[in-house]
Amino acid sequence: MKIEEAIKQKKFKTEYQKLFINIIYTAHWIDHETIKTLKPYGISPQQYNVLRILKGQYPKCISMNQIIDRMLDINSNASRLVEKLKQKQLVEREICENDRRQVDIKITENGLKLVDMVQEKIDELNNFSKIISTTEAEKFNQFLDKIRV
Amino acid sequence: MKIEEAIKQKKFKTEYQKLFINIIYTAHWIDHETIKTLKPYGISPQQYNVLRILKGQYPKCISMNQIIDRMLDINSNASRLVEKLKQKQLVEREICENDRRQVDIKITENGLKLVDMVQEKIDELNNFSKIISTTEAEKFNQFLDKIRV
DNA sequence: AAAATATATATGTATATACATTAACTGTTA
DNA sequence: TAACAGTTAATGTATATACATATATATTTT
Repeated sequence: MKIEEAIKQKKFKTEYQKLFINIIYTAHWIDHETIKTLKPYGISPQQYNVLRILKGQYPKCISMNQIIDRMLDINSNASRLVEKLKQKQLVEREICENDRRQVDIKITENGLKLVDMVQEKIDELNNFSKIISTTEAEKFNQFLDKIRV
Repeated sequence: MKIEEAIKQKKFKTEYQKLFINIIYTAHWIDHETIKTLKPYGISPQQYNVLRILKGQYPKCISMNQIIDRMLDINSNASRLVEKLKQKQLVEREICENDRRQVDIKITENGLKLVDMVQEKIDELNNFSKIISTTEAEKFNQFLDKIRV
């Protein structure tokens, strides 16, 4: 559906303004789709994001700071997210002996299983191969990288 | 900055997955920039979005339902947002006499002034003319429109 | 080594969001 | 016209987020 219909706005100042708004609108749309996909598994998109990061490091641990560095949402409260995941026994957390300020966080077997189950469904959302070519996707990636000054 | 550096992830399964993640990450980035821009004016991005919608209708009123239809975030609680804006005297709200279930909402003079002041600064965020051509922006818009099934 | 500074994480708090439910009103149908 | 269904908006509640502050530990400076 065209963005004009989606938000019932016929005109935009420029094609650039339209693109700006389209990016925001589409990201919200993606977020809602992701929420729906994850709901049966009892986790939020942010929690999924943390699990994916932890899976990427498995079987190594990773510190809270490193998680924050890798997260899609710059401002999210990693500490509380990890606490939620721990309550669900999807991650383990222990104080780092070399630097007692730090905590070492690691995904559990349960966590790994959950990510594996979910990942497939999430990846369906990004199967753009029928819509654009790899070359175009590359261009779009370059563009997005450039607008974040 | 490249998305690989931004979230410290070297590899992606496909260029499409990278694009998917890039869209989410960039939208969050935009959101944070917008929050910073709006902060001095005491409103949130969602509240700004409502004000812009109302400005587009000015001097006509618009119902709560119509606001929801036009919002960028599908699930936002327009009713409470409008209440916040009313408290700041940026909008007026009154029950529609033709259909007493409905409310007519209208931006105030103060609201209009605020949007005018802010709009300029927000629009700086979407000045992509140095990064891509209008034709390319059109292509991206078409792509985004297509991924929202 | 004590004091000051820096770093890693956690917590407090106000506000926002997701989602279900409720309340008020309108329109339709039996 | 009474009962029912449909629509519009508001509210309740649990959870999430933004942002400031606190706590614990490590490092640097004097």
